[in-house]
Amino acid sequence: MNTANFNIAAVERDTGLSKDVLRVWERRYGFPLPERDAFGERLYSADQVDRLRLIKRLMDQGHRPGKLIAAPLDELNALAPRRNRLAEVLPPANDAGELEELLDLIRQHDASGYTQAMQQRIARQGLQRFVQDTVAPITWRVGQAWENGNIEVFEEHLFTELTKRLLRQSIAALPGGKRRPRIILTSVPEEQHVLGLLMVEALFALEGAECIPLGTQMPLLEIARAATAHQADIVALSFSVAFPTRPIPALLQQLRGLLPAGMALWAGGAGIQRTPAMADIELLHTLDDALNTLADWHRQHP
Amino acid sequence: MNTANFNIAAVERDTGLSKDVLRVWERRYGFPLPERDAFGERLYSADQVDRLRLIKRLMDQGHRPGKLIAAPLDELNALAPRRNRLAEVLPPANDAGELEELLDLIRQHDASGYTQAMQQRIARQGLQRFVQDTVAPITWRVGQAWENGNIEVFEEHLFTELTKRLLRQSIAALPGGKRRPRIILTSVPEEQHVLGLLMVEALFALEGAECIPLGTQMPLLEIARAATAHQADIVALSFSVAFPTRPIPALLQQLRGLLPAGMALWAGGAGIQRTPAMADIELLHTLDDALNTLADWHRQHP
DNA sequence: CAAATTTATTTGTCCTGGACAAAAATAGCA
DNA sequence: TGCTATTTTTGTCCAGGACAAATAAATTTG
Repeated sequence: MNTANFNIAAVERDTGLSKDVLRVWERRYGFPLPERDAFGERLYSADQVDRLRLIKRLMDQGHRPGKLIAAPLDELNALAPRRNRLAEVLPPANDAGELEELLDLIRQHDASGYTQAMQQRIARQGLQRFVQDTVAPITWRVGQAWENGNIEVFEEHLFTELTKRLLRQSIAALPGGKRRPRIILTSVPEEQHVLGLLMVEALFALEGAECIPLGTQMPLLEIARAATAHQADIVALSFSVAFPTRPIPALLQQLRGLLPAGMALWAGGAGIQRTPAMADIELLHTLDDALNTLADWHRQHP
Repeated sequence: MNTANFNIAAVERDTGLSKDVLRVWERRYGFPLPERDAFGERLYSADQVDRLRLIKRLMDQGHRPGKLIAAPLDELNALAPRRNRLAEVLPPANDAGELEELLDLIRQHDASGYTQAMQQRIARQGLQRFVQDTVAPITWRVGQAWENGNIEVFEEHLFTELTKRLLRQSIAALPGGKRRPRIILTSVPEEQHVLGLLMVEALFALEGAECIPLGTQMPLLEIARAATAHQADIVALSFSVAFPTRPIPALLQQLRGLLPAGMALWAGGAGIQRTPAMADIELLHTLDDALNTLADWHRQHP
């Protein structure tokens, strides 16, 4: 009784592993070995998809597929999250207990309770510290919970949606109008995470920048066009951890080539941690980096 | 001269045309015929990418690739939009002039001007009429402009992002807390448009419903889990015009099977215009439909 | 002549199996 | 120990064939 059968495109959608990868793994490692339908096309079971998702999650933590696929059930051991580079960079905040309480509200599906508690924190901390000391660490915690498999997908969706609202609301309350520098904020196609963009937008707007938010998933040519049309000083992109590391350098250099020479290109987010430095491209590894780089810009453009 | 060369993965990313499609078009139609790099791999020019995106847009309007690729420059003629069914369903609003002025602000890339003008309209019209008489028709106009090719992609992104902010801001100002009915608002995987969801959320919240926004792209199993965890009365999904018509009925029935019998399933958005009626599934073709169906629910649950 | 059905064409996706560069791990050497 | 060269691993690309689903065209039927 297997009602849940996935074709290769569905598996690509659900796991983020490309069709090419799925086929080459089958050829090399003998896993996954899907059934075939009447036309010889692959049909993956729900179990296989689950296992692939687990493997993908562990790979994102730095493990390598060859080893993972061999391991039969001691993957449960591997589940103990490998010492994460980010964990060293961003130690848990001081008020870990309070953050955990906020997360518990999400786990209890108490949307209004969470929103109220967060609004109190905005009032107490002010927007800048709220972003740096509350939103950033709590987002990091949600990511950890995701890696450890102890948060439901829909809980993570609820967290993201509510937090986005809080940030947008706060940003809307800031003064707008023509200011400097003018910064285009967006992400490349395939990158749909927007929380990081909202965090830097809040910080940049507080520092007097004029932010032009274009949402996520902009084709590179369109980013260049938008930058020219808006006479932007800076184009800032965000890459989440989920974004594949490999294509990022080529992507940035391609966009660099499309932008006018004088226009700055900044890239940030957890996805660029392992991206090498490149000429005329600023990598913002932390929110502090972002603020410092903006301060530098102001120094150089009096 | 032009250093902007795209490999096949970049073109897939930027145009939404899969690698398979790009290769098979080249084989069949002789377009695009990219250069090759030193290793024999395809390198597309920016011109080709632009043309491919134009072709994609015309295809989304119902044209077929075989014809489009043949046409050399009279595609400009094809740009004249094919008679659209929706155009007959939704006539332009009365105050077409004012809406056009708002759109012009977007075309002039005047983000703060647009936001201010829209905020004035909220104050003047109230939220319900703002949603029905401003946001809905202006969104429809943007869709038209998109089909006619007289709005830039990044302008459409700016419009969407700013309008989302306005709606979320207004929703946040409404009273929250436990109310009835409790409605889960989300969309299925592959469906990433959120404006429609925000519009109904605003209308439903005004009518006293408790809306639980889960963002877009929820796997069906997760929607069911969320609905149970939140003890929702209603699950409401949104389908945009861009969503492929064919899989919708199966999708809805699959989800219907996953939800408890007593829980209502509503589907709305421009994407369901041609979806046939099904047992125990409400199709909300217009915003008025949505309000009426909610009123019915209240009548049946005193 | 219109509506329904059948046939033909178009089009996207999947297939196999080979190749190779970039990244990572390991070995070799200063 | 620290740096460089070699080997292994891994993802992506290629060619060209096949076929079902979608669409258009032709045919039959009412």
